[in-house]
Amino acid sequence: MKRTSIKDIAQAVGVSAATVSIVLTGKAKNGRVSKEMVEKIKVVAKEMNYQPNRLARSLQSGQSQTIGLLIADILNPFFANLAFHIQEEMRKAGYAVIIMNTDEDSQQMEEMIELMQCRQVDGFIIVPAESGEQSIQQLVDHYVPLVLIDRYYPNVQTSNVLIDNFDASYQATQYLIQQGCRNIALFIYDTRLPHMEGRVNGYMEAMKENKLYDDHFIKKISYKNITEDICKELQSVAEKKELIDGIVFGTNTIAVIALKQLFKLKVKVPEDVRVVCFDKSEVFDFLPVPIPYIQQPIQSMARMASRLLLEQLEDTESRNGSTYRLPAELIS
Amino acid sequence: MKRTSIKDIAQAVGVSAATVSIVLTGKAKNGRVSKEMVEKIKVVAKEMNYQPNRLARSLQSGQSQTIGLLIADILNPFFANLAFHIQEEMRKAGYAVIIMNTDEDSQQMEEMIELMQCRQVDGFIIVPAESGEQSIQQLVDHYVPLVLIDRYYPNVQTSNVLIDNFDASYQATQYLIQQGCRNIALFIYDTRLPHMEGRVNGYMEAMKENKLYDDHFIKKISYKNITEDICKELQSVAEKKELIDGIVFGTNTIAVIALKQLFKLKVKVPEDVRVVCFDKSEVFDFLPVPIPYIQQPIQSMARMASRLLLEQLEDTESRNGSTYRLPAELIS
DNA sequence: CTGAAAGCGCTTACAG
DNA sequence: CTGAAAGCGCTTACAG
Repeated sequence: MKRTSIKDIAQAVGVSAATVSIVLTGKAKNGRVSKEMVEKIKVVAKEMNYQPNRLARSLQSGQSQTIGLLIADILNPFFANLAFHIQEEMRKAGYAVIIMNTDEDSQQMEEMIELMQCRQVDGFIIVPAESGEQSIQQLVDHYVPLVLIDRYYPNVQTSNVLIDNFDASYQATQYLIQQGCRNIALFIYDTRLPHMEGRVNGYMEAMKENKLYDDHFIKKISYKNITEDICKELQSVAEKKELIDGIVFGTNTIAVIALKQLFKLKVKVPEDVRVVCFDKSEVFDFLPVPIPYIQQPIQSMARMASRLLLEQLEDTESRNGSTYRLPAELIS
Repeated sequence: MKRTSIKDIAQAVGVSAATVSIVLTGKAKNGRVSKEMVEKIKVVAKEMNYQPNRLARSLQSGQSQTIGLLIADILNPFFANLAFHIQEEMRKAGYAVIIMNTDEDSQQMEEMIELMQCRQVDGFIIVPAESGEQSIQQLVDHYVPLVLIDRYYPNVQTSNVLIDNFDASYQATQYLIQQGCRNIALFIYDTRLPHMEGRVNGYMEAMKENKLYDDHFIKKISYKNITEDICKELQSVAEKKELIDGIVFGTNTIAVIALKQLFKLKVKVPEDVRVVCFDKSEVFDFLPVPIPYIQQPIQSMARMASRLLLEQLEDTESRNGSTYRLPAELIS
């Protein structure tokens, strides 16, 4: 029942616990311990099926080899994928990942950060929720290794991994314009988070350049009432109350709900209205035409965030606070 | 930088660390510590922003308040959902969850179990991979709190949370028969895992009862070559080499890939072929008719598994080894 | 009512 | 080449 400890081995071999520890952690270089002893200890350790207690090691070393990952919405495939890849990257580097879901709630985010700190996580990768500046600023103030991903707070100096939201959205809008659309709406979350603002600005820039901009084209969707808000907006599109011939959907989730609704309302894509989405979705394969979309490089984002965190973890000097903007590509 | 420890508080207040510990863990009942002292310690702890080091507590208590969750395929929404709900349930009970993805590989499953044991997880919830009996048997032999979910090994005595696969599949097949189908295929993973066998048997039973059974109707799909295998089978359906008027798709993933392929091949559902799927998918909303499906009660499964694990965690006597089969409902 | 001591399992100087 | 000791931060008997 009880797991064998370093003491048990020490006793069995007839040496001190310290010697066992030195051997088993591979610190027995340059003849610190005789070859025969090293062999013997290793053999006995295997025989007794020794597995080190990482907790004890962590307490001693101050490193838990565990990081916390806070995701805003784990049921969104984009984030689920991100979590999956981060987990893989960190596992390769010897870290375990504790994932929690903040559900876009800064209050929960704060609680979860505290929870994870009690568990002595060595660092964080966080998809921050709106209005959570304070908790993140605290981490920064305490030099906690930290990378924000997908979003960031402009007033908090952190390392960030983002896509170029402005450019992505600009591309998406330009594409619709090139396809002949003139009345192009943007469906976007009603949030102050700057990654969404980047998407708004990219859209606006493209519209303005082409003298097509009008602010009533920007449809703010609330995260809480997402389905209702989208349906309401699309209803008026379907009823031609408002002339819309193109839509940029600002997120994955918005796009899928909207496409579903358009399908129900028998609004034809792209005949009646052209669209561009963020992120690929499985549902695209069930539409008669390919749906153009902005491809976020999920795996690169995960890899980059992991790399940045590992750098901070390994080199306590490297509090760079640099922002990486990965390009997102329009697939059409 | 350094976090404040119980010692720091003890020093600040002028008492021993033991007293602080007793107060902060709420063990200061029945006048063990004077009221004033309790107050003072609490105030100072708050002032110094004390957060207990759970690692140290865990080392002492032997309980990490962390469980390991091993999922077979985290990118499958069914499992992602399951993971999400388990996380929530366990969090409510004060446990953190470390999730890892075995990718249906028993070798990886074994490694990950070991990894998690080094981290002193208190128990496991596992979606076991094929041919992983040994590692699970070892956990059982060592009385490690453990619940298997979605699948189980008939020869290993564990607590299991399953759906009634036989009945689900029986219902699905009966439904197609009632709809007038006579040549009904089953698309199912080629695996010895008994939850899949349950689905095969339920199908067979329904077919045999109606004298429709023929073993060439059972289409084995390999997990590795899932897309190719499905396409091949559907190709022959489309070309009417084989007369098939109904298909039961044995899993979520198979269903979505197959529906996509049917759509491409312009095979009409349900005119050319009727189908029943396992689990709802977002893509159903893009088909002109509702798709009947077996609804697995994901949240109940998560809740039940968490409950069973918590029982084992709290009461070391309760190694019941009971199997819970939750009903799955046909939604049509 | 409170404190000193031992211990959870490990690692890291230090002494011999 | 090897061992004794101290300590990571906490908790739990035990003594007073």
